[in-house]
Amino acid sequence: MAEVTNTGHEQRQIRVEKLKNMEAKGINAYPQIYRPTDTSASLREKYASLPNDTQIDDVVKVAGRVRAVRNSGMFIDVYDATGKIQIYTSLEQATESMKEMLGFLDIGDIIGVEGTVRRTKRGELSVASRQITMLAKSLLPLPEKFHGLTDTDTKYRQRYLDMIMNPETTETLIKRSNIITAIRQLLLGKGLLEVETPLLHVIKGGATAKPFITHHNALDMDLFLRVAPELYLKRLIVGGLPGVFEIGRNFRNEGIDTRHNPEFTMMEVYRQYNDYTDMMTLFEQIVETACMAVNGSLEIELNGRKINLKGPYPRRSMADLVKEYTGVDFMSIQTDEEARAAAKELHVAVTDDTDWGHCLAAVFEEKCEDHLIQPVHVIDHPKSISPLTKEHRNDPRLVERFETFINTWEMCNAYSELTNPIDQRARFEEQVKAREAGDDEADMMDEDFVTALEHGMPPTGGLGVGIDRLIMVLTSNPSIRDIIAFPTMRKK
RNA sequence: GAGUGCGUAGCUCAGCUGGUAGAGCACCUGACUUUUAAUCAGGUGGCCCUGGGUUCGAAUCCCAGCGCGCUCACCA
Repeated sequence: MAEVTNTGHEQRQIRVEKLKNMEAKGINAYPQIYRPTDTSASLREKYASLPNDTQIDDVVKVAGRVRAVRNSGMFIDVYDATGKIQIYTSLEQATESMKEMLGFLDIGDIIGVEGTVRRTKRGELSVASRQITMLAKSLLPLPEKFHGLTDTDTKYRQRYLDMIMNPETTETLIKRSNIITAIRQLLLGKGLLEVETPLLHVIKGGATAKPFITHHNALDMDLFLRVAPELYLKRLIVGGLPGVFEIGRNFRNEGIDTRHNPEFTMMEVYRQYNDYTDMMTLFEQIVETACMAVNGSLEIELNGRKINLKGPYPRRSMADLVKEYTGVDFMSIQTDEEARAAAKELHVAVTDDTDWGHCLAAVFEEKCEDHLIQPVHVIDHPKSISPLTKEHRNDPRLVERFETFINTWEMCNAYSELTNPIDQRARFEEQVKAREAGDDEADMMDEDFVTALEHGMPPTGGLGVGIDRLIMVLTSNPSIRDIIAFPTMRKK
């Protein structure tokens, strides 16, 4: 190597040269297979009682990524998914091919090592190498070992680097998977059927949200990426399935912040002959099960605050909470005009056509949500903000709905599902009016769904859980981008 | 979408009221069978995010743009 230069690009060049040299010597730097016999964890377990400065004859094969090289290759730190394995190489005993391989090694390479088990003088369990095999030559330098990778942009765009450098990132992603698995098993154990419904919707429905629009060429038809699976899952209930759930992606064309990603994971459950109170119990079980699966306890700490996830959670009506935090009793307010006046009195912005229900909801959002740290079911929402929910059995202004709040975040949304087709059509018509008045989040008329209801849907309880939010709570991550492996990023 | 902070070596960061850039790690050369962020000596490495402007002179000041963070708005 004549000239030695050292930009990132040139560090790569040096490694490419090594790769060429390896190939010239007939070494495949990207072999088809290598089968380790042990992991870092299995060795630590098996040889826990091996004394210092002792070597035994057991031959093992381990594999992982080179993270540090000390003493010209005498000590190499290799990491696999279970942790560190130190590789010890005695130059006196090393074969020529091993010495040659040491010369090719760089931090970041993935290698396999065959050797005997040894604990060094300093007490580090090691593999005394007999043979080192290149499993994947790394051509690019890793971030600095001590400070790691902190640049958020790089962490999100090159998540694999974040995972290599920051174990807690990997841990969070594993917890995410375990949470979803735990929830799935809980629901399957209750006899619910996991189903899949369309992501491409002809009509936007199931939630008040702005959709992404795409186009099908052969049909020459615009389609919406779903904002919610609700209307299809209910059709399956009409069809006679007693209970279904779906865990999958929803897409909403809205802002991005620490709690919102344009695509996010929603779980929805529908169960016949259930009402919203059954869904409250179900949600408590989901939270408890998921929390135990990853934390082993129901006490968690978030933003320095202790939160107890043990159910049952208190049930507080929206109007009741508004009364508690503002002193205003919306249930005693009869007209829209009075409701608007009450909202304005509380400095909550409303327009001249905001109705009683929207006023109540707006006041709740502004004045109450921030207080809801410990889990609480906020129940009995106003009818006008709930187009898919059955009227409350005791009050026609309300519906049988709840949203559970934890850490001020809305974690779920659940109803006694509206099954009356005449009522449903009227609610859709209200939505259409709102839509024509400029509310592009309002629902569209879904005739096909109304037709399904006209055939008869049994009383049904439904529950939608924001899985990402739940994972944020259960892993104590304040940003949704830290619990989604590949969050949506601007084009660079 | 608005406000605000940030953008300097592969990574983590310094860089004063303007005077053409520095450290640690990584990398290269050498020493050392000794280690745990190994150590020691020597070295390489920069479109200072991009484009304009002010100035004799800009990483630094001004304007615009791009990207990221945070807060707010919309929302789960």
